[in-house]
Amino acid sequence: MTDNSFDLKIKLIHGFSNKVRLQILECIKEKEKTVSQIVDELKGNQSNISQHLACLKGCGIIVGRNEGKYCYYSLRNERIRDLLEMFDTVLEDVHSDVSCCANHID
Amino acid sequence: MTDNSFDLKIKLIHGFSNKVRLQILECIKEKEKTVSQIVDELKGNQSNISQHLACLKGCGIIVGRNEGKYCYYSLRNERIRDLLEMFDTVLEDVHSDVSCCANHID
DNA sequence: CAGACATATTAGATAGTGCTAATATGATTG
DNA sequence: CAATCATATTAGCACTATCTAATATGTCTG
Repeated sequence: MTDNSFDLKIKLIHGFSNKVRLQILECIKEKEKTVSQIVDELKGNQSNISQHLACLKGCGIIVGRNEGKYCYYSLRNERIRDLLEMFDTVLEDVHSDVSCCANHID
Repeated sequence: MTDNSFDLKIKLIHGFSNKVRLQILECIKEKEKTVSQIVDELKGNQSNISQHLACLKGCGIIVGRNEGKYCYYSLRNERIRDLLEMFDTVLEDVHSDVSCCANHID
């Protein structure tokens, strides 16, 4: 694996590693939604959600589709959904052991 | 999914979302290694590597096995390996699109 | 048991992330 | 075409993560 694709891998994973982003992904997992639908459902801040959507898009995790003044976001493809489900599977294994690790390092 | 297990999920994913940690995982993917072997192979700082190992352990991604003065680390189980491989698969899809997104948000 | 070796922990500096509030852009509608 | 609505962008602050250097802990070996 080249340095560059290694960095891309980190960027991809980083996309998943934030609560709001993960909530967005859960929110649009089954069907595409507009930004304001997402903002409503998550009871979030429009600016904040919009930034996270830009990040997810930049990371290749989601795609946006413009329709008039609306923008619909959805998972990029089935593999992203698989990955999300894989996280849950792995989590079941790990469950009891993750409880420490208060931040990245400690 | 409960709030708590959602937080655990983020913690788990966070474990993967750092260059050094991902390098450690690649390094021990095939077989367990001691801390000093890892430090040598990655040409890293002992303290730094040790901290990242503690994090990976805390996140349930790896396990440590003490043998005298040595400590051997390895992937926690096969599913972690599967997940690492899944990242590569997804990355192939995404490859060209991840290039923007300089940091999490932008 | 003193010194060497392997690893872990702590502290502090620096860098990177994520939030809110304000503002900009671009499309629609009366 | 002015007002409104949906979304994006920017700026600045607060918080968190990461690094290095120093030090502590625990184990082995002569």
